[in-house]
Amino acid sequence: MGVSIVDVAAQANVSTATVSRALRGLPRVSESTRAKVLATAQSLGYVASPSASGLASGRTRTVGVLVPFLDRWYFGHVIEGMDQVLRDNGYNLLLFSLGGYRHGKMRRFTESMVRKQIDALVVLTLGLSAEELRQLHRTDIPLLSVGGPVEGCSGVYIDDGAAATAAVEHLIALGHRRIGYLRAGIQDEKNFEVPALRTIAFETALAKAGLELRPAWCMVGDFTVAEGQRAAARIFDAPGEQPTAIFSGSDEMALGLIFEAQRRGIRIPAQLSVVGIDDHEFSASAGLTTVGQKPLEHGKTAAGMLLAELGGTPHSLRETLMPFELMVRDTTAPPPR
Amino acid sequence: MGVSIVDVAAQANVSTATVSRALRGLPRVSESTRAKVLATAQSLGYVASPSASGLASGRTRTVGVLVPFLDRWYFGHVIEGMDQVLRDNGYNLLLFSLGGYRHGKMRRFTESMVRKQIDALVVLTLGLSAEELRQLHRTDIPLLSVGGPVEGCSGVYIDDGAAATAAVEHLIALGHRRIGYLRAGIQDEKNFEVPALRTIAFETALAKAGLELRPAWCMVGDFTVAEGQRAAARIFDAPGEQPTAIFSGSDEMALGLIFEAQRRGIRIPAQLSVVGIDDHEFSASAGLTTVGQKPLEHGKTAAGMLLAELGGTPHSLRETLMPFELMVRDTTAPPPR
DNA sequence: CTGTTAGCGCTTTCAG
DNA sequence: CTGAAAGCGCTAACAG
Repeated sequence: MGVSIVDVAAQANVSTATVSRALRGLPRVSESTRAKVLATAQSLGYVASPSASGLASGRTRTVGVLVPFLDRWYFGHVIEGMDQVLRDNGYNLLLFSLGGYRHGKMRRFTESMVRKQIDALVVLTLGLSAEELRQLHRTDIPLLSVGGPVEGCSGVYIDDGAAATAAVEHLIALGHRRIGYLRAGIQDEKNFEVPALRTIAFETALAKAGLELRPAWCMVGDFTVAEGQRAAARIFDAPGEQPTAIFSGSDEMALGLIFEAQRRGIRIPAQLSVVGIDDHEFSASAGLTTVGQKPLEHGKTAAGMLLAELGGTPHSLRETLMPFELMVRDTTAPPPR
Repeated sequence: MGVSIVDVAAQANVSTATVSRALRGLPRVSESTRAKVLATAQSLGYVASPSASGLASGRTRTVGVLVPFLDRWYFGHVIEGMDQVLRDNGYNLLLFSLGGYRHGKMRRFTESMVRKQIDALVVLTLGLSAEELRQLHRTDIPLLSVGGPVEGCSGVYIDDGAAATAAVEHLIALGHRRIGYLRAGIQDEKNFEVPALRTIAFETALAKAGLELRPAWCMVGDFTVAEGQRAAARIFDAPGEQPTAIFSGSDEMALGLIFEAQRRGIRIPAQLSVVGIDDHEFSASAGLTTVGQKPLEHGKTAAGMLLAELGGTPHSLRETLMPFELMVRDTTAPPPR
């Protein structure tokens, strides 16, 4: 049933080695031979068996993507971007989803899941334990993080500190002095730095402006709308003075906050300003002021670096800071007098 | 560097054939031998090479998932569910993203992308052309659709007609007689039936209640928030009488509509009721009344059937209707008098 | 520029 | 229950 390389070779009156070279675009094949091989391969509908070439060459032309879960705006876009450039270059994308660290028990990611299956691994915005990192490094395939820094490997992401600073300074410039914070934290991943970076930036910006950081205005959520809503409720329910503005560590939480504010009749931005980070696909429609990033580009950039590295250009993997941009929309305004 | 099956065989004083059998749990291996093999494999950190076993057996233990794009709530959850059960059974998930048909030019999905790489293919909510279907069937690997029916292959999805009917009848039961419709359509995919099924159900339910279908209240969008918002704006801007309720073919569009209504000061549900389909993760927080479905379960179910089929139980792939449920929340109420 | 020849690491008859 | 041996389909030296 399957037409193999020998069929093509026979049909084209050349050796299998020549067919292999011709089809892979290697040098040392005359143009006429190459054309002939290409034509007969085409006419026979020949496609090389990935298993066979993988076994023979030791390369699988597949990159693995390790992701905590898929139902998150950022992840979907990064993967989409990676898949686009990977596939355009004849590479496959093998997905490893951990099924969520939110459930507390992160499925064990073992070196064996990866072994001999992929030529490179991308770790999506996710902290790995020291032990896991050690294992991964031991496989000695290129390793790259996307979405945040991971110690011991290069990464593609925005400067989270600077982005958070931009958000908070926008609020301060507007005249806000009572600023709250929805912190996007993830319990199980102590290692993962993005939340911490944003938090530090928030605190620094506040301190620089001589503003007070009130614990009652700072709540932690897990990046999701539902958690944003819950965290917002806790702030709104707190006795005493309310903040006039809230910075949310993710747009999804900011949206949850907005929903909760609406439910309570709190008017945004008249009574309360909100700024997020991400530019989630819902944000423009919701009119949410945010610091936007472009995960699709993160994915493309990461894939490009990986391809270069695998293509034989060493040291193609480098720390890469992607751009971000403050997008002022309708949820921020000067504080009420 | 790599420890291979011969190392294990040597170490355990058995043949490679026995190692292979023992490790794969095949019968005809004594328990003592199996234990010994398992132990030495473990101690050597042996993992079989997928390329080699794929080449030798003709099976890759990988299932492909063809998806139009990833940044959609439904897709992410389905994939997550599939990946969970697939991986628990030693299967891998290879992702093929078409990069979106919304851009008009769907990247050509050729049989060659699939060939010899996967043991089965899942097509996610996506219409394929007759030609593409023919090609896929020719590869003779099991084919399964998820999210909607695809002619010529079994599928896992909800009864879209019944779900839409439930939504509309809820509106009618509330007393609404002027009902609008945000149609979730996809231009490039004439073949894909889900939008049509929902539309027919909408029209039928209206007719059954003796209600008028006004073109000015029916707008088409592409499933996204942004489009929902645009479509809603078109309805709101239309001269003449406004609907008192709107049924949206997807929660994402319903949310867009809600954002637009808010922007214009239209009060929901006092002035306008809204009901969607999906139970998107944002819907509960937004208080959106909707007909919920559980894509994670769709994915698990699909993967289970595939595994059974690949495991040697023929005819495991069958048309499977998944449950849905009307979830009444805060966006529906009787029409204003 | 092209052909020969070994494998790559496993699975799978077929014997025993 | 276990072993020997023949490939699976391709790539990668090495010749020529």
